[in-house]
Amino acid sequence: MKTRDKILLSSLELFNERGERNITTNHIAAHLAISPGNLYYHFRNKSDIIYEIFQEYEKLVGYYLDIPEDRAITLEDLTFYLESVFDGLWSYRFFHRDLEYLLDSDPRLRRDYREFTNRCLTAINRIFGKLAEAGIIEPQPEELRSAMSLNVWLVITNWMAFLKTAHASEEPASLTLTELKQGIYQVLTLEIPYLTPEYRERLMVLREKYRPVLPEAAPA
Amino acid sequence: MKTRDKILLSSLELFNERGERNITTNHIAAHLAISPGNLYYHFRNKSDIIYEIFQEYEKLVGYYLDIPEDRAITLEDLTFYLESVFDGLWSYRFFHRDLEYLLDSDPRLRRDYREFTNRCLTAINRIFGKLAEAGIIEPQPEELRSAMSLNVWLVITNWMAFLKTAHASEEPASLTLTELKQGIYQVLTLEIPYLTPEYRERLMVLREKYRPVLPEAAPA
DNA sequence: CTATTATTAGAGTATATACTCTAGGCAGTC
DNA sequence: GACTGCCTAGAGTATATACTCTAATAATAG
Repeated sequence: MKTRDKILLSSLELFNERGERNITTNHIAAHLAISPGNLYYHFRNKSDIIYEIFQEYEKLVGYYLDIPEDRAITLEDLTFYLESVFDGLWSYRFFHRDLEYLLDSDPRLRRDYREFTNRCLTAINRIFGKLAEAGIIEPQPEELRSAMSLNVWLVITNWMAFLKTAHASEEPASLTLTELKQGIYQVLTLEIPYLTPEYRERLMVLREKYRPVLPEAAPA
Repeated sequence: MKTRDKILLSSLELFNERGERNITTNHIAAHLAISPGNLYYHFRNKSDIIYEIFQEYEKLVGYYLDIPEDRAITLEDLTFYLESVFDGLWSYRFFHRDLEYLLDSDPRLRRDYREFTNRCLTAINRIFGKLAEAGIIEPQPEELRSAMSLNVWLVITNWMAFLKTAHASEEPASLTLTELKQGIYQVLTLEIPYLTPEYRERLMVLREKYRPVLPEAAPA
């Protein structure tokens, strides 16, 4: 593997584990047992590394959220979308953690992230539209659908942070993918009241799979 | 005003404006035209300043979310709760921005914040309960109510961050209290499907007051 | 083989950051 | 006037951080 790619990979790994703020370029170099000079041969600065990682993230999510035009949506599709989005969130979880600082430090990133958000919101909106077409949820006026999409986005992007704060220990290992996926439970909760009678039961069963094990979402 | 209080006040102001990460203890001292030594006479370290600011925040929200036991809840109460919570969010907005880092740096804060979250979730849950008692929303099973409360919390605590990222410019001045309050629109969106026929219209009117002016919540 | 280019090491640097230390001022009190 | 307790100034420090510079080594092309 090329040094350049190793830098990106290690950076992502370290950022995810300990937070971008706690990882310096020297840490990354040390972790790879290369010199700082070498790292700076491949990247002009830390921002560039982050920007490129973001582009990977963007591409990944863009790939997941490619909604088919030609056919109706199924419950399996919905599951796939949700699972994929949370997988992506997990793989690049450092990003949302320090989002505001990162956007303040890099205008390119700010611009791209805004567009990314808009694309995601549009995708969620379209999913709602197709769910209605497929008779899974009742159709809703556009205004409500937009507001609902935004709420879905807010819940998804904040779920990770919530889990981290709800946890007693600060060890990153204590966060599991299973817990993360309970965010799906929360997203499906948003949709419950809009389900059609025909699909209500099936979706409730699906939702139940992601139900938190603990009595309360925030363990005592 | 005592130097100690001035330090807390200026810190909050600077943190809110430019982010905790970008403000050093030297900045705070310089802003107050006092010496670093003086600052460190009053506070052992930066964490202690932040911890005390958090305690103020906690107290403020605790005061807002004191749900009356003895009487039924009204729409005016609901408006008050929502307005207050978003006011609080605005006044201490630096806090959620760097939340994870702050919790990682200070075990006291982590512990207190967890309890704070739980108290807030409980309060939201009780508000839902009393809204049902008052005949404003339909009563729901406890399990659903908890999940809904958590979604409300996720939307509220993420609204600020969303606005910041949706904005094109990085000037903090570009964020207005009005925009912030549009978070209320989003929260009320969550409640729409549960409204009773008697109250539906009134709540829709209330919600309309907070409707974003722009066509899309994320301006293009 | 030689010239060129790509890659790497590693020491070094300017700046920042959180925090310390010492000395002293000021207000009250006997 | 001297003692005491609170407060303040300001220089200073150890460490970290992002990044640079030079020189050497590997890879490749002619």
